[in-house]
Amino acid sequence: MLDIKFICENPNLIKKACENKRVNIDIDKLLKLDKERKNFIQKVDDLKKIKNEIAEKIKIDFSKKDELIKEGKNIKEKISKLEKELEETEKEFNKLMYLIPNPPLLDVKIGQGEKDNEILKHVGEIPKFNFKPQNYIELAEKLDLIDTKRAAKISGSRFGYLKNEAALLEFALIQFVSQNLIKENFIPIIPPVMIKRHSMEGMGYLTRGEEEIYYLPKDELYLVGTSEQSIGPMHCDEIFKEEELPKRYLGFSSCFRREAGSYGKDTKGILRVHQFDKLEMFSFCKPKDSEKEHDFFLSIEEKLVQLLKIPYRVIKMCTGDLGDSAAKKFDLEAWLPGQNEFREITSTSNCTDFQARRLNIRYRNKNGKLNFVYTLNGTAFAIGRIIIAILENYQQADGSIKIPKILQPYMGEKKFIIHNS
RNA sequence: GGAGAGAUGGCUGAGUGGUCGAAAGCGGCACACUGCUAAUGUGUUGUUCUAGUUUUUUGCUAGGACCCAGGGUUCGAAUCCCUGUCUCUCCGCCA
Repeated sequence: MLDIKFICENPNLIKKACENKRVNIDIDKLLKLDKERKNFIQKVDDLKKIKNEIAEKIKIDFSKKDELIKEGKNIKEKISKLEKELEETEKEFNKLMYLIPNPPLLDVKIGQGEKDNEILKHVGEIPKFNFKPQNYIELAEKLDLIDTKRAAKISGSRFGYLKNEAALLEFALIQFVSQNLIKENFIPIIPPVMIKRHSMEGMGYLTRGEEEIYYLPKDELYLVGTSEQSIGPMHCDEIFKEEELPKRYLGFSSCFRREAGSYGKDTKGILRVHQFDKLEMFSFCKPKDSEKEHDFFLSIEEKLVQLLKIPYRVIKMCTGDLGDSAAKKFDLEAWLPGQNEFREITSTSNCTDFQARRLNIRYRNKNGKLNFVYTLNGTAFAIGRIIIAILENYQQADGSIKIPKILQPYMGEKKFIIHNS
């Protein structure tokens, strides 16, 4: 959500921002509704003043009691009538307010979508194989690491069992990431994966794309698509002290996505599944630190992938490819030799005060003034996808897979994943 | 699942129809005092909306709202009634 005062003062800027994000919304209608809304508030407040005065008079002067009660009843009726109109206007106003996306930061390239995203850099040598590299699905099948066939029997399409070393790799990755991030003041956290509507809304996920989210109607709970949705609302209606910021969390959770809009895309394997585990970074910080914090998140994502020695590139998303909440976003794409292409493995967004406004998360600065915090999120590891990248990049000529050196301490005796006959 | 108790400012906690935006204490802030640390004294201390005002901000003035949330009763609600949410205690069930 944005500040209505800011919208009133800069309507053209907002119109442009919506256009750049490819969101169609009638800002003039919003401004008109705002005027109406304020007008009603003024009228209601004036009547309430009279109401209060009458109540005061009755207390003091008993002689005119009957007359005053009559007057009070009259005012009460007028108020309730006006309040109804105010409520209607406000409802419509709020609906529009929630539809306005977070304007992109100024350094974000204006563009339509994927094709306009900027590739910022390539890091790591693309490995040369003296044999034809296999894709992870073939590898995983031969080594008995991923079972999507049985998963289909149990749960349907887009599910998978991680088995054997794949399961151990997940445990190793969790250890590896948490050991690294605790050093950077991240508070490790395992959040609830079922959340209430208010939380989902506050994080900006229900405005569009409700189709993508699992919902349990009997309990009125949503399944998180990322632990961000569960971590952000933790501090809803709270006030941070300035010195508490940045407040960083490292969340680990299963994530659930309906993948409603991706029929036919990546249908095999576990690249795109309804359920996967993810380590997620989240930060509440001061507005002026947010760019720094965002770069910091990106640097962590890079460092983790670098430590695994997986080649990747950094993508800066254009305006058209940003979600509602993000003002700026970077993706990391890992090189997958078996598929001969880069695929997204992490994503980090600066959501400025967009989520904080909806959730009412503020901090008190040294002068005692209250401000909204900025929120940032970033994938540390989407575990399934990292496993895919490891399998493909670390495959050997004999069909075995070497365990990345940095993970070996967390894998027991295992140095290789070897065919399981 | 059954029975009961509760939700008040940054915190503890008083308040059962008008004198309450709310006692008291703690904490915070300011000032004073005292070699230092510390102690003491005095004062001050919530949020938010609307309008006006200031060149803008800080602010100021007037008014509205806020004592878990939403409804209701009443001229008037923190206080009474209803619904919901959450927390706690006891019993039952259970990973």
